[in-house]
Amino acid sequence: MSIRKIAEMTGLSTATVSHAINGTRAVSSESKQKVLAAAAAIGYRPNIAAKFLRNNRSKTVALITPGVRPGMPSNYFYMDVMAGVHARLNEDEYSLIITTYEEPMEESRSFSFGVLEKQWCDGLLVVPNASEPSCIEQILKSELPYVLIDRKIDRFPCDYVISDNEKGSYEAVRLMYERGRRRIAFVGSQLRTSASHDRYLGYRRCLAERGLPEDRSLVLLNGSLSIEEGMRSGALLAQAGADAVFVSDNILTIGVFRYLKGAGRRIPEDISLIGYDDYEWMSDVRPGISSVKQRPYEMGYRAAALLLERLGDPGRAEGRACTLDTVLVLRGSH
Amino acid sequence: MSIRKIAEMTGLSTATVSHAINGTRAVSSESKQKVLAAAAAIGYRPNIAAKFLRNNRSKTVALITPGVRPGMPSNYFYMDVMAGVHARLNEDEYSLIITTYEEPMEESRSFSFGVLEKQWCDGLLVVPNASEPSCIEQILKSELPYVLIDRKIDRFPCDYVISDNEKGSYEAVRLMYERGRRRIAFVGSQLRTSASHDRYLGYRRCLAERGLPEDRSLVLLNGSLSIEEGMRSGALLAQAGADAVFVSDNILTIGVFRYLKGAGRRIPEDISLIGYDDYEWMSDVRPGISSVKQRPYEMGYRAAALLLERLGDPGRAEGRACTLDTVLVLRGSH
DNA sequence: TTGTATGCGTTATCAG
DNA sequence: CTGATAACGCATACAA
Repeated sequence: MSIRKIAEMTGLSTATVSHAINGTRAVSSESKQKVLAAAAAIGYRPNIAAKFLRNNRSKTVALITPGVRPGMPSNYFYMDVMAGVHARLNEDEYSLIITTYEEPMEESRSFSFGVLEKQWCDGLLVVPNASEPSCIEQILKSELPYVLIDRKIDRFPCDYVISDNEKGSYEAVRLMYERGRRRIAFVGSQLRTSASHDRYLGYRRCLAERGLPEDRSLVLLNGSLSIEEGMRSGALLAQAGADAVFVSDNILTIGVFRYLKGAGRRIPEDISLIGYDDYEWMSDVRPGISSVKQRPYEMGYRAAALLLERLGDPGRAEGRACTLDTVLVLRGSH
Repeated sequence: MSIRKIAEMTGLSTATVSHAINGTRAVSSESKQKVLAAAAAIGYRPNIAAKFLRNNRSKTVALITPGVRPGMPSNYFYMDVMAGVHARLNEDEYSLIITTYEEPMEESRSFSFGVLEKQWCDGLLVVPNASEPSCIEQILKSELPYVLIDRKIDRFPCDYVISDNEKGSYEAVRLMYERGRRRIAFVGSQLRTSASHDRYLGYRRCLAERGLPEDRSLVLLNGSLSIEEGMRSGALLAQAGADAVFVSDNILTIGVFRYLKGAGRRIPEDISLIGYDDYEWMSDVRPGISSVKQRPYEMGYRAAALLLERLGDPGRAEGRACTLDTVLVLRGSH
């Protein structure tokens, strides 16, 4: 099942066999025929480990993202990202290794990626866990080319692909302002990633531009992203007299919506709502939930493309960014 | 950055260094100290490709599933499966390679898995595409140990982990029967996988046991799984005078629900509905959608466990099955 | 157009 | 307790 076996069968040398298979130097068509026939006969498949050992390239890329937690409403955003990554890698016949980490990180466990330690891959696609500095250290230590996804890290320049969260958030808040809302609440996660940070910035920019005061009681930054937390936030902001709420996370959106409905608030008459991320079911609740739609598939696809470019041209400079526009999807809740 | 480098640094042989690192034979504590120190100093990481070449084990497993299609409501079921797989593999420090295929298969493209051709992995976890026989051929040809997930294939005995779809389906239909429904429709996909087949069987068994006639106009088997198809099915079964509908797919469930609501049918008064798979949003529509809940995370976890067992004991016989119970989640629609 | 020989990093065998 | 060395499968520099 090796190149040597084929060499024996055909009476050629391993060099000729190798070249015949890879088309890497001229081989008489006669020899080529023989080699291909023999290869087919024994079902030859190149051993990628040997190739890797020899060339230092595995044609494999790792994707590192926050994971799904059992029993929790999963964050399917990264599934769509993965689909995009996979699609792009496929075009160049790269394999995809997946590693996920728990978020928030368990205290007890240091941030370690088996994949990195094993030196499998040619490059890395990473949704960085910004609350854990060692994440970045690990990545840098691996000395592999990498592209960040969904979250950038300002401290150093590198390739990344993110959504224009600031703008998406701004537009959502502006829309509610234009509909006459003046006590607009913000529900989000703690500002540990550029994504959540930028969404908060967009909210604040809109308030500032319109001359609205910042009311701390209308800003709710949750430590964990769960439906329960979302419901709690819904209760708090209702109490604080909000007449609109922008929720910058999809799971919290469910919670806030559920609370408001359960408490008998009319949406959008009593309080208007815009959420984050776009799912089909948002059309099926009453009212439909307007939301800021990201394009996760594109995000993954573009990130993979960027990484492949870099793998093809190692000398290329870092720091190329790609910021994807969001789309405000209007249903009935705003 | 290799074992040899460490050997030079410490003045020991590569053999000793290797054993010191892996604890595979006795090494004086003094030597061990030196080796570990040197390793840390240069940031040594074992080269897995070399290991693989030597041992024929990569500690890597591939998961092959239907993929997410861009712009389509994704099937997130397999995301949860993947989470379970990942969790179990992690426990044994295995890496996970992901490959997806399009379903339904493009005609033009033969069923090929780069992963298999490259001989990356020690074993395979596969959601088989039953409509494409070459899928199985490919798997067999790879001669790797494998475990099927979500769908079994009766033709040959092998390890698999599936849901008890027949029973889940049966219970759903029975519930609607007990609520007095007599014209119960079935909406599903074409019977190309054991999963969809078994769901249909459960439906038929219930009808048969209760002495209900089988009405062909109440059975809708869709070629593609989309919301539009689901809506079309909804229209057809309403026309056919169904007073209940069991939908055996999560995406079709959205479509059927959307149609019925749009057409002004009261659920469950005019027509009752039970869907498949369980998502949070099913609680937020009105009425909440009752559904047959599978346990995808468990499914992945168990499948990975089975595979690891087999990798640890190659002589072990095939044919161990694991069938997971479903749970009927009652909301308001039944 | 073809062949020979070397080395990639690791482990295991054998011999000290 | 330690060391020398072969072998895993492949690609390539060099030689013919």
